[in-house]
Amino acid sequence: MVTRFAPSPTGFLHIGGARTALFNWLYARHHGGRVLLRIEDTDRQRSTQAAIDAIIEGLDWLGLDFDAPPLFQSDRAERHAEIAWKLLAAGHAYKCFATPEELEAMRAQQRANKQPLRYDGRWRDRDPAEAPEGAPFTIRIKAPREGETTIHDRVQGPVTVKNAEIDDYIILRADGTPTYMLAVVVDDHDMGVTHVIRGDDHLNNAFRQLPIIRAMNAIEGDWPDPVYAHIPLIHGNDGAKLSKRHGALGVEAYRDEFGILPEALFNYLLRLGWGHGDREEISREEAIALFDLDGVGKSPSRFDMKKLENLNGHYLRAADDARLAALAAARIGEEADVALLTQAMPVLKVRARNLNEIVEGARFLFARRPLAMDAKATALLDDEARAILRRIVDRLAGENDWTSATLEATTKALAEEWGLGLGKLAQPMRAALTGTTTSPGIFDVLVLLGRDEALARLADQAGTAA
RNA sequence: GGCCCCUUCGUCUAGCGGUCAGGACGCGGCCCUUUCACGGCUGAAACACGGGUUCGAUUCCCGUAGGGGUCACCA
Repeated sequence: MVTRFAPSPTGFLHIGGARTALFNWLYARHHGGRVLLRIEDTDRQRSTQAAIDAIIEGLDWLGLDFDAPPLFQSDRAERHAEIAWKLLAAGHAYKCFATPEELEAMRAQQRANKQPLRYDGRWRDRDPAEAPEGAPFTIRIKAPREGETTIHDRVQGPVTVKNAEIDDYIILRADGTPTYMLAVVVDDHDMGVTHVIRGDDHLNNAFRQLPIIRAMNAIEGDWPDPVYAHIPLIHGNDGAKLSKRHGALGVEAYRDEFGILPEALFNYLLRLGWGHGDREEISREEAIALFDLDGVGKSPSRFDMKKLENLNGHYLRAADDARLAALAAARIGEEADVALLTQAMPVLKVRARNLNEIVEGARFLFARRPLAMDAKATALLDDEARAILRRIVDRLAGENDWTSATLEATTKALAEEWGLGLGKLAQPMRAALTGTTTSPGIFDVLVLLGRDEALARLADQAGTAA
């Protein structure tokens, strides 16, 4: 079996496209088939190389690989046209000499009469000889008019449409170029695509594409109906189709702006529209083992950033420290110390939901003395707190075994000796060491900063020289 | 407007005739605790509505309402 992902490169790889790609990829991987990538760049006005790059990069980032180099639809115009002429020759298509203006007038009339908007077949049975000599024409598919067509969609179930609803649409333009409807069908056939998994905004298109497939099958044979699976769209928070206007973002925005890990987005997208019992955290391998079209729901879903971030937090905690350190360092810039970040990562990542929060949490590591105190830290450091800091510095200065366990033992002993709660010592220390009132465990902070730097920072706020 | 699709907590979902309608995110409380998180426990929170079918409907059928998609010489 063969599936395909066929984006049109008019923008980045948005979240909906990414999920369609994911489902196609998973389905093929699960069933031991192949997934192919086709760039539908026949709209040369809107297609850009930048978009093509962004899409390929986004897919790659998500770890979705394809079993052949991408196919560019624009390279295949000749082949598409060849099929159009073949359909024409066999009587499954016909020339239409109606001008765009004429067609627009027809639609206006239909609108005025509250009739369905569709080509009325005015050239379907007319003799081409009636057309003016050398007049431009398009080629239209001759779609069946009687009866009805039923698609047994793997997600939507059986869907039936009366053939009278499907008009004779254009397959080859007056300039000889193929339309999307033709190109898709021909490419899917030539690529050996057996399963068409795409957004359900294409459900209606399936009924339009089938006439071409069936006509070609009648002519040549070996043009079987594909298996269709139209997956519900992802909606924005307002419930409408996700589009650029609705703040649909490219996957790179999730990576760069929001600091999301690819495995988290992979997992989140998988669970959006697909479920498997109670399972929430699902690895790539498990996803391949578990995924099938049966688990795909029929109703549209909404994108929930909160849940994505929660999942991302899980993956952050499970991620390799050196890897996260490198990602964080790239965001911090010059002053970042990857080795130190790696060392700090275990305590940094448990309290972050995205890379931005890791960077935020790591800030104290690279701050320069004397540290700026934020409002809460300033409020905390009253005379009493500073007095306590002075006594702590005195005692810690004599500490030679600068390890978390020892520092904790020493500090707790001090607290007990002075009859104070540990918080009375820890909070002022935290403020002095980080400039804030929230941070990793204070003994971890002490060790991460190192003896000299830690003591100096404490002394800065104690108001004494170290 | 025509056609097509959809409808379980706010959100993602489990359910496939008989369940205290389950889980996750988010929200509240408690515990853990030097702060913030993590983690654990716990609470509030849903079958859109109306008819059928059936001993029995969240589940099957038909309507209604609401939402979405689609109707180009775009893809």
